Amino acid sequence: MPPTDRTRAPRLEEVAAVANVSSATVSRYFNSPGVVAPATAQRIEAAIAATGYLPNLTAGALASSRSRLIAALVPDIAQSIFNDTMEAMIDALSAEGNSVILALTGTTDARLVAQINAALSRRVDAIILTGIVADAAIRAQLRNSRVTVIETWGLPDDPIDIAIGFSHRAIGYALAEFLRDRGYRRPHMIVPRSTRAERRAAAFAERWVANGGDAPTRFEVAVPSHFGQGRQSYRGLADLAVQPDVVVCGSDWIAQGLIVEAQVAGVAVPGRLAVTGFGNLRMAGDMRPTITSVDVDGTRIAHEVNRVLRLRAAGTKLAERSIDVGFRIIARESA
Amino acid sequence: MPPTDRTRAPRLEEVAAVANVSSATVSRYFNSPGVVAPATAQRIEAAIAATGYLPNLTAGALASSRSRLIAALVPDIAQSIFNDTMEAMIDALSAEGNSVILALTGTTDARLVAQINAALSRRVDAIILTGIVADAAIRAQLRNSRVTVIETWGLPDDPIDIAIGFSHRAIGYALAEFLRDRGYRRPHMIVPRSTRAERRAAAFAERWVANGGDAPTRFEVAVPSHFGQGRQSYRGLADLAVQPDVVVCGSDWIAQGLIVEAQVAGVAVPGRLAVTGFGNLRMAGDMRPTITSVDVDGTRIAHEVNRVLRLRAAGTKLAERSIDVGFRIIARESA
DNA sequence: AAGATGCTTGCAAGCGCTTACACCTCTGCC
DNA sequence: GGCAGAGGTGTAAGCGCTTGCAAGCATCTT
Repeated sequence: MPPTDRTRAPRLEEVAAVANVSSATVSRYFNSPGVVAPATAQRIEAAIAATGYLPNLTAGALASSRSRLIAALVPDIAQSIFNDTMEAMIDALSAEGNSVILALTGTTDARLVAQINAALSRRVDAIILTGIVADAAIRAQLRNSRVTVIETWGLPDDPIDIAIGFSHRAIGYALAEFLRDRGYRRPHMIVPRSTRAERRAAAFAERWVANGGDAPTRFEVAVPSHFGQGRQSYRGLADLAVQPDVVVCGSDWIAQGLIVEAQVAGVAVPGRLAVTGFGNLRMAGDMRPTITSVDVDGTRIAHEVNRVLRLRAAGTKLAERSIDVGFRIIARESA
Repeated sequence: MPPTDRTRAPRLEEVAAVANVSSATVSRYFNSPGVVAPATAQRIEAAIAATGYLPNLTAGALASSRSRLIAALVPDIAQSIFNDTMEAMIDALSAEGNSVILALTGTTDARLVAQINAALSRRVDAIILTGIVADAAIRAQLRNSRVTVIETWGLPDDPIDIAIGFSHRAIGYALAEFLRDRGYRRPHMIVPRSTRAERRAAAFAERWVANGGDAPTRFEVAVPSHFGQGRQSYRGLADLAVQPDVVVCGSDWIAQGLIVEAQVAGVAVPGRLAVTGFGNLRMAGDMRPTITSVDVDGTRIAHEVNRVLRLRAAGTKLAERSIDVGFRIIARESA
């Protein structure tokens, strides 16, 4: 048995020496467990325990050019509608032995590019984009980089590589139908200035008008959207020429803020004013009144991401470039 | 000029060939910019641009045994009070060329251990723990691992390595004084079942009683805490023998839920019932009424983390093991 | 009985960088 | 003019792992 040198971490070779095999075999034990003979595996296990060995994934990544590192790029996490999905994704990915590098892109393309380059420098196995990347140059760079790129939440017409998500347009249409069916006639929209929210809003308006309604009025708000915008938006309603009977909010936070302000003003929700949100945050089901919202299945997205990554790792060609996980309108008390 | 081989990423050596220097010099250009001659640097820059070179940080990490990878372990992100701090931390760290691996530990020690091992296998430069790790065995493992460990938010009596945060006990004391000074007499606490929240609650009760008050009543709620718990807790108040005049909530979400439910029940906040929160989320300042809360400066924590890491990287011994960034009670309308 | 086959394992050549050390060229100085 | 010292650069030996190739051996097959 080699002297237990406490100054540096044990290496594969030391484990191998203890188990009386070559380091290649120990490496196989980790990476292709089926290959080593059961008796050998047992000796290796004992040796690992004896040495307290922890694989050096950096060295492994260099040798195999597979880093098991996934970069997840997201605008922010302090107040992000993506957090549920992100959490599910991190859980799912780390369960398979990957680590997730979380990178914040903010709302500027410059930061996005910086984070993409950082991810590329790490030789990540995949870059996961959440939201929509509009800039053509960035899309081109990503496409040329040959790294797996998964766009989530949106479903672009021409994905960079693979897209897993839902159609914001379809949501806009569905909401328009839903509210018309419920008898509302004068919708007003609160639209965060993000490509995604704008797409939903445009689709909503389009369908609303197509169904014979008047073009909905709208306020725009900054991203990330938050509670305060809802309160403020409610107050803005007073200036509208025609008072809405339902407010379609770009996020559940906006909806919540709007409801609180309406209630303080003595306006019953949904009695005198109905409200819908987006994202189906946990709070939406707990609010008083509970908030009608659009649910996106983050766990499903996470599973699909995992599946795609597994197939890619195995070298399988993927059939689809777009995977639609759908959405559901959750009808609750507020509309 | 070497043929632009489109099938693999350019290596340092190719840049070196184009710039007509050795690869060691290009490496120095990246890692110790001051060392290479200005004229050489210019040639290298041109070569980098010409080849479209992106450093391979994995190889660099192996060679230098410095990964520039930081693991941030956090219970969750979907509904986490740590998110503001995490965001500031990720921003600050990536500005210095680090990447942050976000690992979710949930509420069980088993997951924590798994994530610690994963981080250790990546040979991260540091592990950042958010919250308090209570288990002695885990603390010992971490201490033996020789990796930089930064505990944030809490200030343990005996940090594993370095702690950056504030004293939950001090917050409990301060809140007790604050509410007594404001004239409240019958506080009730909503306490999330986390070591941190319990520490604040215990300190609050201790000081309250020391000041001559009756021992405060309390409800416990699961973590992560959320809006719904606030609503539910408000309803629970009815069963109390003596009705509180102020509810001290373990998070701003709980406070918000409680306020909404009180208002729906026609109870004026703070008129008939005062409320305090914790965390000073953006929403706390936007809520109606605005919520009195405890602010923790996440940006300050992030800066300190960065400073510590920089010093460690430079090999400097740190003077302090605990860095107290303090806290502030933000007095607003709700209490 | 000889060759074919399949299962395990070892050998050794990398993976793309970093860095200690040595070397060379200039300056500045006595 | 010779020498010390500083500034730049190159050489080459790793960093700790993976994996193609080949060899050894036991089991089949004909």
